[in-house]
Amino acid sequence: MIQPVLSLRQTIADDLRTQISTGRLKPGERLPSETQLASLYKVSTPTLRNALALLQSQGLIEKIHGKGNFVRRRLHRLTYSGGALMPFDPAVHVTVHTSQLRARGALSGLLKVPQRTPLTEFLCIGHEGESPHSLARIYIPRDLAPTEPPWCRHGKTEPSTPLAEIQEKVSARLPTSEEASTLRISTALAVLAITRVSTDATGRVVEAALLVLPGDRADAIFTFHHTIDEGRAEA
Amino acid sequence: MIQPVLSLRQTIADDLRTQISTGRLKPGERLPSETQLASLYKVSTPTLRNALALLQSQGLIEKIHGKGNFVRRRLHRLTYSGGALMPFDPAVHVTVHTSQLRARGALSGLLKVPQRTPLTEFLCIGHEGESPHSLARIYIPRDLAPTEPPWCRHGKTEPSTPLAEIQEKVSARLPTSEEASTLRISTALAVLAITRVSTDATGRVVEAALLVLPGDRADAIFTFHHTIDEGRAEA
DNA sequence: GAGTGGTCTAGACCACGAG
DNA sequence: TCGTGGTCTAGACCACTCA
Repeated sequence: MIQPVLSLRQTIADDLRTQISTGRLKPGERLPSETQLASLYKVSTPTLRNALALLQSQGLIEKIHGKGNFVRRRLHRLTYSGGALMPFDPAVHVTVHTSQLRARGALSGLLKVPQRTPLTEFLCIGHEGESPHSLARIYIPRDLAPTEPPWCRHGKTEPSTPLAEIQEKVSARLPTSEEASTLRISTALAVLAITRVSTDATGRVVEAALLVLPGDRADAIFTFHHTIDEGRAEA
Repeated sequence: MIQPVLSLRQTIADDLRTQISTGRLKPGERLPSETQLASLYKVSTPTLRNALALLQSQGLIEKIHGKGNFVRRRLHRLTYSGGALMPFDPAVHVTVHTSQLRARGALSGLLKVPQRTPLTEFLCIGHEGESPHSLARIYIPRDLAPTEPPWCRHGKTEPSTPLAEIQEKVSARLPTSEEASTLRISTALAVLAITRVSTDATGRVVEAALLVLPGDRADAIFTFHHTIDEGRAEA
């Protein structure tokens, strides 16, 4: 049509974005229906939905099927640091589901145990108010596992066995559709995936944790002090 | 139509994905045109394009306007560790652009210097063969800056001044359109963004580095040894 | 059942790349 | 100029939510 420089969906997304950031659309508020917005901007519904998809992938709105589109509430920004999430907010609560299973495929490689080794899984979901904001799957060899989740990544960490090494692999990817629905985010919103493997002094893996954090409200910080260096200077 | 369990675009994307992973479609190969694929799968072109967008966001194909869709070449997986990218591949070369500028906005906060402090910027782009695979912007206060890029994140790191602390903030996000075109990736493919701030013994920030790595071919690894612990156990 | 978002269609027209 | 992908339209029909 007449938008060589900026696509319609970009223009509409920009307009809605400023309406959100200036507060004309408030957090938690419902947007007009897609049909209404489409006629308001004089575009077809697919184009309007395309614009909303942009905002969704930036974490600005939340689409709920059958209900509407909502301005996403601005939650506290989470920081993963030193094996725990900060700030340790009292408003945050974590639900934990414990289950027993046996090592399979990649999991046995991660824990360095044979296939079918008995494991305990802790599935942890962190909530801030209504909104889920973090997801963790923690695997522990069953003979090491307490019945209580050991230190489910919120608050201080106090492992029962002396650890020799903790390795954390951080990667960026899009969430699986399962993760997206659990965290109530778009499948187009990048997540930070952290795989943490803890090893004791004997070289045995005592815990593997898979964390998934929404990229728009979490990051990870690692600090190295040079006075007690090492563990870095290899190539 | 008849896909209540799996959408058409998912089905098509899955089919093409297996064709790629089984090698029926080879790396670098051009896919049939979207019109051809649409009639092949008996769907409309928007639906087919939707399927391709899924593959693109997973880094499996590359869309080139006016030319076609191509199976993305599988490059070596990069690992960011200890301030450098590994493996240190001889096939990788880095182009560096040096420029002089003055601290502004977030940059002055990052380096803890006043606004308009003279800085040197090193813009580094790592290539493997034809394909760019990493992007870094390194900022150094000009009075500390050598004329040569100090240690441009490939290979060993040998800072000239004794460092006291290195802090690395890792986050996951979608690339800016500028980053996406530089790295030749989709704007829907998540990237790993690493902000590294190096401080010397006096507390002065001697370097700030902003790294952007495609999420499908890079991750970061951090290792902590417990024998020389500390720097972790705070909450 | 009324209203919402989710998926899909069958086209039209524009912009880019190569000969 | 021709073939490619990029954007957009104006609908249709399905799935979900809530009264």
